[in-house]
Amino acid sequence: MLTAMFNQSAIAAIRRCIAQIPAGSVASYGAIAARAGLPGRARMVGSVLRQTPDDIDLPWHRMMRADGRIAFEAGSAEFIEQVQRLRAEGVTVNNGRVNLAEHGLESNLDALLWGPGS
DNA sequence: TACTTGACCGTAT
DNA sequence: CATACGGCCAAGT
Repeated sequence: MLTAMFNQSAIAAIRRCIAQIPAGSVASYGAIAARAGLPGRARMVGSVLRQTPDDIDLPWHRMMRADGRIAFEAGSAEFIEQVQRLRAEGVTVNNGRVNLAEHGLESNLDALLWGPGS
């Protein structure tokens, strides 16, 4: 059916956008949703991420909430692993939080310092 | 079918 | 900083 087709393409788009997040930077659920052509549907990004089987490799650890906080419960196994993976890429994490102005996909330090055309 | 949940978000208080 | 609320919508009960 058409609805199912749309959902499948949406899922594919979301996974594709997540895969494009470069190592060393992070992106919010909402930003990925927008980039996937699904503005306002951040929850769907989380839903897709949760359902995606392990055999499909995605940089899930680069996904943060809009305020830079890790989505998992502090202290949980996933939380700890995400912190480790981020730090392994040079991302600084303090109290389960990342500075999006520094590591965010759209507004990262390079863009702020060098600008799009300089 | 109806109601609840959730790896979310923006605004308001 | 912390709640509260409404919006969002696929999945699960």
